[in-house]
Amino acid sequence: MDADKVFKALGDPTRRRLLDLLCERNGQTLGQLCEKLDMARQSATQHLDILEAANLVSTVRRGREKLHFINPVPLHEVYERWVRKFERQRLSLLHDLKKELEGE
Amino acid sequence: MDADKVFKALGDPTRRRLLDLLCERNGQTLGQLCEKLDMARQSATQHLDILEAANLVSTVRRGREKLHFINPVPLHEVYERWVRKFERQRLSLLHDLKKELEGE
DNA sequence: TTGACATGCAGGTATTTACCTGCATATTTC
DNA sequence: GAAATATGCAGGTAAATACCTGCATGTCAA
Repeated sequence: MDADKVFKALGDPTRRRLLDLLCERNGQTLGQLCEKLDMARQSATQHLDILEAANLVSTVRRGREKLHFINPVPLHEVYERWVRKFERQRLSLLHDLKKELEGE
Repeated sequence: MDADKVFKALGDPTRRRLLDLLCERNGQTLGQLCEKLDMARQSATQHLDILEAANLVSTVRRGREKLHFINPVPLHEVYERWVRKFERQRLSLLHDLKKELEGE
């Protein structure tokens, strides 16, 4: 996993929206996704390219259409590497913070 | 939680490094963190400001020093909102993708 | 095979971002 | 109180980003 690509891909509201749209209905075409985005088709394409480069979306060509599918694997890896690590220490980290805010 | 600030904060390798450093030892000063970063102190400050604006880091002033603490709450919320959602459907999403890649 | 439709590709621009340098302020120590 | 230390603040720049318009290509259907 390229953590940087994944996080940068997630760091834009349009791209998070696209993932949500695909979560509602997987396998949508570029045109279908564009209808819901309020920007030029070419701009949406660029966002989808970034999601694809981060491996968060995979595409399949069907005739003149391009179907888009979520790939949940990178998000799972983000969870394993980033969230669980802090989750394990969550209470002790909060404890550190609280103690210091209380002034020792 | 401001998802946009959190994801944008995480979308930079230096800032992820800072979180890892604080995970190793919570409550470090700006100077201590800078020693490990290979960039000007002022640049590191900007990164820490972004982490603080995203509420991923909280700071406490102690004399002329500034101590930095991880706040694990936003990461937990990211997990709840973003990772679990896709995790719940993980197998079925992978199924969609696999079927389409196989050509039907 | 021609017209409609879905997508690809090539720039162009304004904004944001990630760095820097230089100087100012606040705190501790001698 | 003067020097050393820790951090704050104010620009300045080069690169990345998120949009756009215009045109080209590929596919389906009448």
